[in-house]
Amino acid sequence: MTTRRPYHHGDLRAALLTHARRALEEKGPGGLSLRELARELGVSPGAPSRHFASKNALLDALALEGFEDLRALLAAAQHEAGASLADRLTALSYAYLDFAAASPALLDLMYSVKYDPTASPELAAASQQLPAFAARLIEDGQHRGEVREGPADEIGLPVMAAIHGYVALTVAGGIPADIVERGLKDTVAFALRGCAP
Amino acid sequence: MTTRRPYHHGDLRAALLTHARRALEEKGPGGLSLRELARELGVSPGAPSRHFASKNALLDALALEGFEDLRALLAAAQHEAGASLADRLTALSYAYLDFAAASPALLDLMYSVKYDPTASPELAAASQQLPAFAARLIEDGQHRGEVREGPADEIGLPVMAAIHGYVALTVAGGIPADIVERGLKDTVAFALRGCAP
DNA sequence: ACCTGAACACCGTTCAAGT
DNA sequence: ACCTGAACACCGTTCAAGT
Repeated sequence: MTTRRPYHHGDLRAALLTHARRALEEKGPGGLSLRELARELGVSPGAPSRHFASKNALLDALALEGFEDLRALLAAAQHEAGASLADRLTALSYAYLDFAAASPALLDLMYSVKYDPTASPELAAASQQLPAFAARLIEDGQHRGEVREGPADEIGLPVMAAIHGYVALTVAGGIPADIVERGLKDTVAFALRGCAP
Repeated sequence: MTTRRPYHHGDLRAALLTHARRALEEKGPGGLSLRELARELGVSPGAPSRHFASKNALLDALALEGFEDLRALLAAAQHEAGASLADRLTALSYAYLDFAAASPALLDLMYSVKYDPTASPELAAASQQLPAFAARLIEDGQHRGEVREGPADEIGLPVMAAIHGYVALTVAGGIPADIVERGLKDTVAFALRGCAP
């Protein structure tokens, strides 16, 4: 009457993603091991390959998940916030920094150079979502008279670059820990100044 | 009368760094292999460990080299350029983008999350050089009356964040290739606007 | 001081075979 | 359809021994 592991895991794919995300944050993409994941899930070393063709494919899937989470987070911040551009940009920035603080390795992975030419086109598309998001933000600001005239993408791109750049620098240790929040506020204020009519 | 490899390589450390840098750009940090480097240099598998305690230590040394190269490049751009803030910021931005285009994987490595707690303090210091650089740029601009009053680091940090962020997005494929230069110009113009008195 | 060469404990990936 | 289990060709790292 031994309770044996069922032959089928149930949802190995989802379990792999969950465990991989934790491993990524703890040990980085280099330290993440498919065999170790398989061991944790009580499954044979070759089992993951049925769901992800390679370690790189698993990392790509993680990055894609990250982009989806980030998009949801940024969208939520937009709706919660007050209607003014300042409020919305502030909410967006904090949401972005929170995401980065919670999942630094994932953010790093999302915006890292891809060496695998097999990388999915969905991932490439997802990594270009930030500029589009910024353009919509700016358009709204223009309708409200808070942003100067001009192409929305031309104004939005630098805004997003500033926020992304600041968060990226923070995650990489380029900003001393004690001035992180101060710097974010400065960056948002600077961006608002650049948008002003 | 066989010409044998000399027992000592001569300058294995430097040779490892050179070959590692090429391998990094071709295959990424995960694809870089110490054993393969040793093979290329006609040296035994254990030889690299005399010069770099681990693969991570070699990557850290590469990143440090990258920061030195970047600093030299940015400094040179400052001196070559005309004296106006617009010229200097433009020159700096192009120099930064050129560096990123020539060594995308290296830039990625320089600003990637470090998982090794053994990471050198020099590397940590080097990754914080950008804000200091920006502050000096802004101070000069203030003396010339091209930049509004205020703490130079408070103004300089967002400027550097915008340029770094734009370059980082470009390297990661977040900016469509055909609008890369246009976007850089927009970002510089936006930054100048944020600095204006 | 610097490197060899063998050993150790791992990897990712593949694939016939099992359920 | 999904997984096993063994095999293959690699890794990084360590360390006695050689020069």
